[in-house]
Amino acid sequence: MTVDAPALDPPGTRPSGGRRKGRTPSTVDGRTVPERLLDHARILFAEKGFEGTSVQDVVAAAGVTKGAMYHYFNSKDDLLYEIYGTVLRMQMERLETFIAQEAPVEERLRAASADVVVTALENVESVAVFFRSLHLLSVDKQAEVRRERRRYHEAYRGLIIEGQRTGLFREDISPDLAVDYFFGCVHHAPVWWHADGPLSPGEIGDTFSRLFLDSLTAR
Amino acid sequence: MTVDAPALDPPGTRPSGGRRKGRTPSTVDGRTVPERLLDHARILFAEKGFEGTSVQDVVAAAGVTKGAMYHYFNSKDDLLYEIYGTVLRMQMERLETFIAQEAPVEERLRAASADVVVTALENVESVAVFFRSLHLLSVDKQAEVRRERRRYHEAYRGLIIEGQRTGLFREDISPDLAVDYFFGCVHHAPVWWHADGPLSPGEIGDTFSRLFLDSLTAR
Amino acid sequence: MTVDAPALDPPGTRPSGGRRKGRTPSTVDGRTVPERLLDHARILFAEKGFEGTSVQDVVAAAGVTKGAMYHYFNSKDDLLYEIYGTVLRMQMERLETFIAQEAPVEERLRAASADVVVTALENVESVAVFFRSLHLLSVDKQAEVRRERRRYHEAYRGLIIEGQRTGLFREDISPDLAVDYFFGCVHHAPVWWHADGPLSPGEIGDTFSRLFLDSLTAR
Amino acid sequence: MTVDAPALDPPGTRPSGGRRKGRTPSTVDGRTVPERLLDHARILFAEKGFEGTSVQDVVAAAGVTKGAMYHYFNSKDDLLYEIYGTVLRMQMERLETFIAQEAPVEERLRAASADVVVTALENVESVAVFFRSLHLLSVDKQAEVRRERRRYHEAYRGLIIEGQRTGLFREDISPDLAVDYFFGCVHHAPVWWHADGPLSPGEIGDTFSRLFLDSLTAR
DNA sequence: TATGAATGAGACTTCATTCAT
DNA sequence: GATGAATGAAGTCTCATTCAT
Repeated sequence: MTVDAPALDPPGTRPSGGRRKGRTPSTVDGRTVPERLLDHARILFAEKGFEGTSVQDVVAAAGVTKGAMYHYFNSKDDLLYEIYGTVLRMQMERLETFIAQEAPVEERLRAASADVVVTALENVESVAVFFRSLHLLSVDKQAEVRRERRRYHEAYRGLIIEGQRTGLFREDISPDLAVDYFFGCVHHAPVWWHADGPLSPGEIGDTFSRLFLDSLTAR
Repeated sequence: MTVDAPALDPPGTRPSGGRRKGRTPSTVDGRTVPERLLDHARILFAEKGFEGTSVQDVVAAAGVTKGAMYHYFNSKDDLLYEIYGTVLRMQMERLETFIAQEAPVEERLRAASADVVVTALENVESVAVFFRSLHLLSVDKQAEVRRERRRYHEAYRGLIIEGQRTGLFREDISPDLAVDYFFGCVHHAPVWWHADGPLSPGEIGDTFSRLFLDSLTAR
Repeated sequence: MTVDAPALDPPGTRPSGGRRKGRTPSTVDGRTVPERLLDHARILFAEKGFEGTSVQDVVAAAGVTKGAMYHYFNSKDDLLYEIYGTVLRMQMERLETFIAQEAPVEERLRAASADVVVTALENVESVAVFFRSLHLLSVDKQAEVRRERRRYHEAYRGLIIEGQRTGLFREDISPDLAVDYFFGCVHHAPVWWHADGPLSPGEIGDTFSRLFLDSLTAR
Repeated sequence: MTVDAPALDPPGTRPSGGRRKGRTPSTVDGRTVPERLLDHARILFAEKGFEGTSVQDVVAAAGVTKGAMYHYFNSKDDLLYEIYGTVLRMQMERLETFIAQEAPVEERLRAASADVVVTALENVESVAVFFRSLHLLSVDKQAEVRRERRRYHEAYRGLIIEGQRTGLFREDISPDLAVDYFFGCVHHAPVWWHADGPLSPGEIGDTFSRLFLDSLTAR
């Protein structure tokens, strides 16, 4: 990954379809060097912040050298970028599954909304890092990440529009604003939620999606 | 603030009930040196992030020297801490006003909710910096800030509990979780909102408070 | 000198006409920190090359810390740039003195030519560094240095043109090419000359200027 | 060149009188891997400097991998060393041809002098790299290169001495110094000359050799 | 009050080279 | 013959903070 990838693709994790030449990549417990680097980077960034974590911290945690890291990633930025990408891709895929289901739009929106809360909390580190540190990325990478997020926003908005067209949801609310309203509680959750607290991701997902759906169907 | 203040009090802005010896603090346009420092720090922190802004950047923008800054503030941290304090105090004061009003709890909560959206957007820089950079403060200062925010949370929660007790609001929702639900959209707004976009703070405040109240009174 | 100076002016050596505030700059044998840095940088760059000399080498030789160096210079580049500037300014001043003298053009050109050889050899380190390392400067600084050198070239060329106009020098040679011909031997001298060799700068200056003048007045 | 060659001999270009086992070296357009590496190294070193060019840059330009480069060359230094060798050998051969001609010494010196200017400009990249980067070579290789250059210097000097002995050239000039005088303009030409400028190598060679010969025959 | 010189630790990154395959 | 993963040392620069004046 010496060249900036256009897509959000974690290096070293691709199927690598083909001949393997040169020294065999080292693995620990079946995890490759770039995988281990991303794992530890995610944890450390969430713990101490992106700026508070040095490259040295990351490579020490992953048990490799700095040189190895720069063999797989162009920069410290790149680690952040890949972490974002992983979450973004996963959430997009899940959303598309919910959208495509056979069910009333109300039910599909409720399920998708609960699910995004759950996955945000199950990846609470990545999401926390995301909103704290996006502004530290290079301009190019910020733009790429925003583009991905925009696509997600629009897919989700489609459900709301569908609900309004079919008369299920109120129409006095801009669909865009409704999306921003709901994703506020999703993206802000990492600020107050703790894994060892009393509430499970599932419970929170239920509550938040219910509150949101009830406000859309009010009146 | 050479001496650690117990409360979040901006130095140089106090009624100045004390030592007034030696030279009068220099002012420009009636603004004192610490005021100018905080102003420019807030703008720069929002623009380039707390870590991306050097002390040199701040003092250059404010037209003073580093020595002057360290005369009024103990550290770069202190600037951030004071910026938080200003917003927190203001929002707390406004919330208390709404709580104390003579009106049905539904109306007081709706007004307070719309208002906090408006003031968050009118101080969009401070709020953005807040959630991006809180983790960069020293542990002590983080604790102090969280304490303040907790007091705010509890005051706001009081309105919800009052509404539930009087039968106005549904009771199947934990008041704490309801607060976190609503403040998600408030605190996340700086991520997507722009001052030169189509929606005014007032419009957004109306929409968000309506959606929230409708979900509380649903069923 | 936090801001790139438009002119080639060694920082910390300016008359500094005015109030002196803050800590007094430290000096050793009456030499300020930036002066010492430039002195040792020049010697080290000539000895080990610009790339072969680390910033650490320079500050250690000058007896200061890296931080101090970056207080006075923006970059390692800047050191090189200032070294060039010192030589360029000195040579330009000397050339202008020779041009302004009351004497036949033949005599003024001979004297100026001998002198530039002598000063090049007396500053053999700076000149050697100049031609080895100019390409390592930032594009902007390269352009500035070239501009200065161009001015020097044109001033010197003026003497040749004057000699051609008055019939003293042959006219079948382009003045520009004659300048490049002569400055070849000047700028190349640092490659082969050694201070402890048999020939003094003065002897070499005499020989080279004589050869050059004889070829201009030939036929 | 896995074994240190005593002479400056480009590897992979030898008549290949030896081991021809295993796979045939891959060629592109009839050029072997080491030839392609040297070609691109020369161009890149001239463009961005020896230090500014990484081994990765060179192998990427040549379309091979780092491993392949280290199969043919011991080090990055080696690339530079071979580039020098090519030019030095060629110029020595040409000089010997001119020396051996049947013609008056004045004519042979003029022809040799014009020719060395032309070949220096036709190999402007190599010559520029030579004088910029010689000091970056290992001490051993520097000594070897200097030895080669010394042989060239002495051969050329022989022509001047011959001219002085036969009474054609003035005798008040040290032959060594005369050589250094003339090779100044030769070696410095890459600093100011551009292939797309108004003057051809031939025109410059004529002018420079004429000026030099005229100064030797003056009086 | 205010200056700005000086510190010193640490950050990110580059790169020639080695080596198992 | 050739690959490319991995190393490890060094390099340039930034920056919050201190302190003599």
